[in-house]
Amino acid sequence: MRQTKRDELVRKALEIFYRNGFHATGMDMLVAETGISKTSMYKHFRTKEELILAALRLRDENFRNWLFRRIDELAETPRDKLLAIFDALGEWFAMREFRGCMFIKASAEYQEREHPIHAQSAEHKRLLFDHVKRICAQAGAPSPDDLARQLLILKEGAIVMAVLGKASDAARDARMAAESLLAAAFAGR
Amino acid sequence: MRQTKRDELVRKALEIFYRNGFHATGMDMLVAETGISKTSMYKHFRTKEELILAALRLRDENFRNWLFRRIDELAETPRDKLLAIFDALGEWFAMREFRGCMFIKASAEYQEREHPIHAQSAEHKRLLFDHVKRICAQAGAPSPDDLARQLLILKEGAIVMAVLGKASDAARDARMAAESLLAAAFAGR
DNA sequence: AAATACAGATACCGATCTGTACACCTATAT
DNA sequence: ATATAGGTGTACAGATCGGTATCTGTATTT
Repeated sequence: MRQTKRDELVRKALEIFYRNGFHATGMDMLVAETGISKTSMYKHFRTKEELILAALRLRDENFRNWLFRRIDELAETPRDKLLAIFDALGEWFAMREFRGCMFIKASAEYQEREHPIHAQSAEHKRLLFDHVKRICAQAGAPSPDDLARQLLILKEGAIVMAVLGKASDAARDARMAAESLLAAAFAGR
Repeated sequence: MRQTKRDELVRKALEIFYRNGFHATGMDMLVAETGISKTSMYKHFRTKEELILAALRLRDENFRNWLFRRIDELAETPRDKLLAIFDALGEWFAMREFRGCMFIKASAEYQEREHPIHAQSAEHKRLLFDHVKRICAQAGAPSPDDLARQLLILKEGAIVMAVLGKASDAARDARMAAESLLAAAFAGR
């Protein structure tokens, strides 16, 4: 397989960047931890930035697939799926390797909105929004747009508080808040 | 005044770290942008980390003072103050120099919970929580603890979405969500 | 006027940063 | 058998990293 080595590199780079940060991770550390030679790395990616972008693309795929598969497993109706978002988050927060949202961290290290890494992080959030909005619409929300944006705010806030507060609280609190938001959005239905 | 030079250093370092990130900002850049010699810097702070911690302490003071003064100006009753949090955030998001939450970014670059910079960022959130919880109690919330945690989640989420989405939406959406949370918390009063 | 203390400038330390050059290995395809 | 492609290892370039040493100037104290 021609893509195998490259995929392995991206997979491992993703894990190391996630654990260790972007600026704090040098190419030499990637060499040491992946066993892949620097020559090969620079054959696949012309710069460190391109490697980071590839890692973020993989992360975006993995995370969205996982989250939406998980909420489909956890809930039947669209409305329950919206709440299940926060049950899934709770499972994530409890994982040993949980370190917060990779895209929040990426945008924190690459702050200019025009920077490709920042832009790709914003795109990840947009894709999440699109999917959640679709579920809101399926649930019959009067304003799927508004509800989805509010739920996403809860999701991002829960992640931040899981990192900087108690992770177990964050998911439970966000779920309680989400229940209130749904109750308000569907008031009188 | 003996503290003047040191204070000026911390003030300017804060601004540069906020704009440019922590790892991405070298001491040489601080020398170039502040006009203060490296010798002086290392006379006041033994390491870069100590300088960062001093900058974060200043930021913590400034931000909390600003936020709580602003919501006192914007609202009269405790319950209205809770909503005014998000009006104040909206003003912040609209500022030209807005770049997200410095403590979220700090914890993104220094991920270990035991790291002093991470710990200090967590402490900032705890201090915010204490104050918001007090207002919740003054407002007569049945569970000030839960409500405060939910509102803080909204606050952090709004900041993230202000950075990675549309800043104007984020404050408005979070305020709408906060209204729903308050309605639920004070249901039947 | 002499002594002390502090700030600035500059050059430097060893380490590390991203990225490149070059020689060599090995499997497959022709 | 030999060309080709993808891989390794190593050494290195040039810049920058955090931090220090040294020297000069200057203000205050005695």
